[in-house]
Amino acid sequence: MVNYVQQRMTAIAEPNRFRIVELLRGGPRSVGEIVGALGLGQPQVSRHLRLLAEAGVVEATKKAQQRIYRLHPEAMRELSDWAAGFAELWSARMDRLDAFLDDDTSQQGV
Amino acid sequence: MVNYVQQRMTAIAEPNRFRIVELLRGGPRSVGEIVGALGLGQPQVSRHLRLLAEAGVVEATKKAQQRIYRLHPEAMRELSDWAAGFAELWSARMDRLDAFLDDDTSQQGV
DNA sequence: TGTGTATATATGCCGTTGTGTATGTTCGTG
DNA sequence: CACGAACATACACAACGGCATATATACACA
Repeated sequence: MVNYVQQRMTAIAEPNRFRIVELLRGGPRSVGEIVGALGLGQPQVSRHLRLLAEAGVVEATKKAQQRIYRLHPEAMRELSDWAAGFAELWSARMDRLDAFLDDDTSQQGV
Repeated sequence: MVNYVQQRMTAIAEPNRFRIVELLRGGPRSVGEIVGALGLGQPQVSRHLRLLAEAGVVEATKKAQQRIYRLHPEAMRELSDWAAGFAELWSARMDRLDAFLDDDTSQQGV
Protein backbone atom coordinates (compact mmCIF):
# COMPACT_ATOMS: atom_id res chain seq x y z
CA MET A 1 0.00 0.00 0.00
CA VAL A 2 0.96 3.62 -0.42
CA ASN A 3 1.14 4.11 3.33
CA TYR A 4 3.91 1.55 3.54
CA VAL A 5 5.82 3.44 0.88
CA GLN A 6 5.72 6.56 3.01
CA GLN A 7 6.92 4.66 6.07
CA ARG A 8 9.77 3.11 4.14
CA MET A 9 10.78 6.42 2.66
CA THR A 10 10.86 7.92 6.15
CA ALA A 11 13.22 5.15 7.19
CA ILE A 12 15.50 5.40 4.17
CA ALA A 13 15.53 9.20 4.00
CA GLU A 14 17.71 9.59 7.10
CA PRO A 15 21.27 10.20 5.83
CA ASN A 16 23.06 7.45 7.72
CA ARG A 17 20.34 4.93 7.01
CA PHE A 18 20.52 5.88 3.36
CA ARG A 19 24.22 5.05 3.48
CA ILE A 20 23.39 1.70 5.04
CA VAL A 21 20.94 0.91 2.25
CA GLU A 22 23.51 1.85 -0.37
CA LEU A 23 26.07 -0.32 1.38
CA LEU A 24 23.71 -3.30 1.52
CA ARG A 25 23.11 -2.94 -2.18
CA GLY A 26 26.50 -4.63 -2.54
CA GLY A 27 25.26 -7.64 -0.64
CA PRO A 28 24.55 -8.74 2.96
CA ARG A 29 26.74 -7.35 5.73
CA SER A 30 27.25 -8.05 9.40
CA VAL A 31 26.66 -5.26 11.91
CA GLY A 32 30.38 -5.07 12.55
CA GLU A 33 31.10 -4.57 8.87
CA ILE A 34 28.54 -1.78 8.65
CA VAL A 35 30.01 -0.11 11.71
CA GLY A 36 33.45 -0.27 10.14
CA ALA A 37 32.23 1.02 6.80
CA LEU A 38 30.25 3.98 8.14
CA GLY A 39 32.43 5.01 11.06
CA LEU A 40 29.49 5.25 13.42
CA GLY A 41 29.03 3.80 16.89
CA GLN A 42 27.79 0.23 17.15
CA PRO A 43 24.65 1.12 19.17
CA GLN A 44 23.71 3.78 16.61
CA VAL A 45 24.04 1.32 13.75
CA SER A 46 22.00 -1.25 15.64
CA ARG A 47 19.25 1.29 16.16
CA HIS A 48 19.25 2.37 12.51
CA LEU A 49 19.06 -1.26 11.44
CA ARG A 50 16.18 -1.79 13.83
CA LEU A 51 14.21 1.07 12.28
CA LEU A 52 14.99 -0.16 8.79
CA ALA A 53 13.85 -3.63 9.77
CA GLU A 54 10.61 -2.33 11.30
CA ALA A 55 9.92 -0.54 8.03
CA GLY A 56 10.53 -3.77 6.17
CA VAL A 57 13.53 -2.41 4.30
CA VAL A 58 16.03 -4.92 5.66
CA GLU A 59 16.00 -8.42 7.10
CA ALA A 60 18.36 -10.16 9.49
CA THR A 61 19.75 -13.64 9.73
CA LYS A 62 21.52 -14.94 12.81
CA LYS A 63 24.87 -16.65 12.52
CA ALA A 64 26.40 -17.41 15.90
CA GLN A 65 26.77 -14.03 17.63
CA GLN A 66 26.67 -12.19 14.35
CA ARG A 67 23.57 -10.87 12.63
CA ILE A 68 23.73 -10.62 8.88
CA TYR A 69 21.55 -7.88 7.43
CA ARG A 70 20.34 -7.76 3.86
CA LEU A 71 17.89 -5.69 1.85
CA HIS A 72 14.31 -6.87 1.55
CA PRO A 73 13.82 -7.02 -2.21
CA GLU A 74 10.04 -6.67 -2.06
CA ALA A 75 10.28 -3.42 -0.13
CA MET A 76 12.59 -1.86 -2.67
CA ARG A 77 10.35 -3.11 -5.41
CA GLU A 78 7.28 -1.45 -3.92
CA LEU A 79 9.22 1.80 -3.67
CA SER A 80 10.26 1.50 -7.29
CA ASP A 81 6.72 0.76 -8.37
CA TRP A 82 5.37 3.74 -6.49
CA ALA A 83 7.83 6.14 -8.08
CA ALA A 84 7.28 4.56 -11.47
CA GLY A 85 3.59 5.30 -11.08
CA PHE A 86 4.41 8.89 -11.92
CA ALA A 87 5.53 7.79 -15.37
CA GLU A 88 2.34 9.12 -16.86
CA LEU A 89 3.58 12.55 -15.88
CA TRP A 90 6.63 12.77 -18.12
CA SER A 91 4.53 12.08 -21.17
CA ALA A 92 1.96 14.83 -20.83
CA ARG A 93 -0.01 15.73 -17.76
CA MET A 94 0.29 19.45 -18.09
CA ASP A 95 -3.18 19.83 -19.53
CA ARG A 96 -4.54 21.10 -16.25
CA LEU A 97 -1.68 23.57 -16.03
CA ASP A 98 -2.68 24.94 -19.38
CA ALA A 99 -6.18 25.32 -18.05
CA PHE A 100 -4.76 27.28 -15.16
CA LEU A 101 -2.71 29.55 -17.35
CA ASP A 102 -5.64 30.55 -19.50
CA ASP A 103 -7.30 33.72 -18.38
CA ASP A 104 -9.95 31.83 -16.48
CA THR A 105 -9.96 32.47 -12.76
CA SER A 106 -10.36 28.91 -11.58
CA GLN A 107 -11.10 28.12 -7.96
CA GLN A 108 -12.12 24.50 -7.82
CA GLY A 109 -11.83 22.51 -4.66
CA VAL A 110 -10.70 18.93 -4.42
CA MET B 1 23.39 11.97 -8.49
CA VAL B 2 22.59 9.67 -5.62
CA ASN B 3 22.93 12.51 -3.17
CA TYR B 4 20.03 14.30 -4.82
CA VAL B 5 17.95 11.16 -4.40
CA GLN B 6 18.57 11.25 -0.68
CA GLN B 7 17.61 14.92 -0.48
CA ARG B 8 14.41 14.30 -2.43
CA MET B 9 13.50 11.34 -0.28
CA THR B 10 14.00 13.46 2.82
CA ALA B 11 11.60 16.02 1.35
CA ILE B 12 8.94 13.53 0.24
CA ALA B 13 9.14 11.30 3.30
CA GLU B 14 7.48 13.83 5.59
CA PRO B 15 3.80 12.77 5.91
CA ASN B 16 2.15 16.02 4.88
CA ARG B 17 4.58 16.59 2.02
CA PHE B 18 3.90 13.04 0.89
CA ARG B 19 0.21 13.95 0.77
CA ILE B 20 1.05 17.01 -1.30
CA VAL B 21 2.98 14.90 -3.79
CA GLU B 22 0.11 12.45 -4.06
CA LEU B 23 -2.29 15.34 -4.56
CA LEU B 24 -0.15 16.89 -7.28
CA ARG B 25 -0.12 13.57 -9.07
CA GLY B 26 -3.63 14.51 -10.15
CA GLY B 27 -2.33 17.66 -11.80
CA PRO B 28 -1.15 21.16 -10.88
CA ARG B 29 -2.75 22.90 -7.93
CA SER B 30 -2.70 26.38 -6.47
CA VAL B 31 -1.55 26.88 -2.89
CA GLY B 32 -5.11 27.67 -1.84
CA GLU B 33 -6.36 24.41 -3.29
CA ILE B 34 -3.68 22.44 -1.49
CA VAL B 35 -4.53 24.18 1.77
CA GLY B 36 -8.18 23.30 1.30
CA ALA B 37 -7.42 19.71 0.38
CA LEU B 38 -5.07 18.97 3.27
CA GLY B 39 -6.69 21.04 6.01
CA LEU B 40 -3.39 22.59 7.05
CA GLY B 41 -2.51 26.21 7.66
CA GLN B 42 -1.43 28.28 4.67
CA PRO B 43 2.01 29.14 6.07
CA GLN B 44 2.69 25.46 6.72
CA VAL B 45 1.75 24.51 3.19
CA SER B 46 3.91 27.30 1.79
CA ARG B 47 6.85 26.05 3.79
CA HIS B 48 6.32 22.44 2.72
CA LEU B 49 6.12 23.55 -0.89
CA ARG B 50 9.30 25.55 -0.46
CA LEU B 51 11.18 22.50 0.79
CA LEU B 52 9.78 20.36 -2.01
CA ALA B 53 10.82 23.00 -4.53
CA GLU B 54 14.33 23.24 -3.07
CA ALA B 55 14.62 19.49 -3.43
CA GLY B 56 13.51 19.79 -7.04
CA VAL B 57 10.37 17.76 -6.47
CA VAL B 58 7.93 20.51 -7.47
CA GLU B 59 7.97 23.63 -9.62
CA ALA B 60 5.88 26.77 -9.44
CA THR B 61 4.30 29.01 -12.03
CA LYS B 62 2.98 32.46 -11.21
CA LYS B 63 -0.49 33.48 -12.28
CA ALA B 64 -1.49 36.86 -10.86
CA GLN B 65 -1.32 36.48 -7.09
CA GLN B 66 -1.63 32.72 -7.33
CA ARG B 67 1.22 30.28 -7.60
CA ILE B 68 0.49 27.05 -9.36
CA TYR B 69 2.59 24.11 -8.20
CA ARG B 70 3.22 20.98 -10.17
CA LEU B 71 5.45 17.94 -9.90
CA HIS B 72 8.85 18.02 -11.54
CA PRO B 73 8.78 14.90 -13.73
CA GLU B 74 12.54 14.54 -13.90
CA ALA B 75 12.84 14.38 -10.12
CA MET B 76 10.29 11.61 -9.83
CA ARG B 77 12.02 9.81 -12.65
CA GLU B 78 15.38 9.91 -10.90
CA LEU B 79 13.76 8.52 -7.78
CA SER B 80 12.17 5.74 -9.79
CA ASP B 81 15.46 4.94 -11.49
CA TRP B 82 17.29 4.82 -8.18
CA ALA B 83 14.82 2.40 -6.65
CA ALA B 84 14.74 0.36 -9.84
CA GLY B 85 18.50 0.04 -9.57
CA PHE B 86 17.87 -2.54 -6.87
CA ALA B 87 16.15 -4.74 -9.41
CA GLU B 88 19.25 -6.85 -9.69
CA LEU B 89 18.54 -7.90 -6.13
CA TRP B 90 15.30 -9.77 -6.61
CA SER B 91 16.83 -11.99 -9.21
CA ALA B 92 19.77 -13.36 -7.25
CA ARG B 93 22.14 -11.39 -5.08
CA MET B 94 22.07 -13.72 -2.15
CA ASP B 95 25.34 -15.36 -3.12
CA ARG B 96 27.24 -13.43 -0.48
CA LEU B 97 24.61 -14.44 2.05
CA ASP B 98 25.28 -18.04 1.16
CA ALA B 99 28.95 -17.42 1.74
CA PHE B 100 28.04 -16.15 5.17
CA LEU B 101 25.95 -19.16 5.94
CA ASP B 102 28.49 -21.63 4.61
CA ASP B 103 28.20 -24.62 6.92
CA ASP B 104 25.99 -23.62 9.81
CA THR B 105 22.21 -23.71 9.86
CA SER B 106 20.69 -20.39 10.78
CA GLN B 107 17.38 -19.10 12.10
CA GLN B 108 15.46 -16.06 11.03
CA GLY B 109 15.80 -13.08 13.32
CA VAL B 110 14.08 -9.77 14.09
C1' DT C 1 -3.70 55.11 -4.23
C1' DG C 2 -6.16 52.38 -1.09
C1' DT C 3 -8.15 47.81 -0.26
C1' DG C 4 -8.76 42.90 -0.50
C1' DT C 5 -6.69 38.57 -2.05
C1' DA C 6 -3.06 35.13 -2.47
C1' DT C 7 1.17 33.67 -0.92
C1' DA C 8 5.73 34.06 1.40
C1' DT C 9 8.63 34.93 5.48
C1' DA C 10 9.80 35.43 10.56
C1' DT C 11 9.60 33.81 15.33
C1' DG C 12 8.79 31.14 19.50
C1' DC C 13 7.26 26.71 21.16
C1' DC C 14 7.37 21.87 21.60
C1' DG C 15 7.51 17.05 20.16
C1' DT C 16 10.37 13.85 17.68
C1' DT C 17 14.64 11.72 16.74
C1' DG C 18 19.62 10.96 16.39
C1' DT C 19 23.69 10.53 19.42
C1' DG C 20 26.78 9.16 23.34
C1' DT C 21 27.38 6.32 27.18
C1' DA C 22 26.45 2.49 29.96
C1' DT C 23 24.61 -1.94 30.44
C1' DG C 24 22.17 -6.30 29.07
C1' DT C 25 22.01 -10.64 26.31
C1' DT C 26 23.38 -14.38 23.46
C1' DC C 27 26.80 -17.52 21.93
C1' DG C 28 31.25 -19.77 21.17
C1' DT C 29 35.36 -21.47 23.41
C1' DG C 30 38.97 -22.85 26.67
C1' DC D 1 31.54 -22.10 33.84
C1' DA D 2 33.95 -18.21 33.18
C1' DC D 3 35.38 -15.10 29.78
C1' DG D 4 35.30 -12.56 25.55
C1' DA D 5 33.03 -11.39 21.17
C1' DA D 6 29.05 -9.52 18.70
C1' DC D 7 25.03 -7.23 18.99
C1' DA D 8 20.81 -5.19 21.30
C1' DT D 9 18.62 -2.20 24.66
C1' DA D 10 18.09 1.80 28.12
C1' DC D 11 18.52 6.43 29.26
C1' DA D 12 19.80 11.32 29.30
C1' DC D 13 20.68 15.04 26.28
C1' DA D 14 20.83 18.12 22.43
C1' DA D 15 19.52 19.29 17.77
C1' DC D 16 16.44 19.27 14.06
C1' DG D 17 11.89 20.14 12.31
C1' DG D 18 6.96 20.96 12.15
C1' DC D 19 3.30 23.98 13.89
C1' DA D 20 0.83 28.26 15.38
C1' DT D 21 0.85 33.04 15.21
C1' DA D 22 1.97 37.39 13.40
C1' DT D 23 3.66 40.07 9.73
C1' DA D 24 5.47 41.18 5.04
C1' DT D 25 5.14 41.18 -0.05
C1' DA D 26 2.97 41.06 -4.69
C1' DC D 27 -0.91 41.86 -7.48
C1' DA D 28 -5.66 43.06 -9.24
C1' DC D 29 -9.18 46.32 -9.06
C1' DA D 30 -12.02 50.28 -7.88
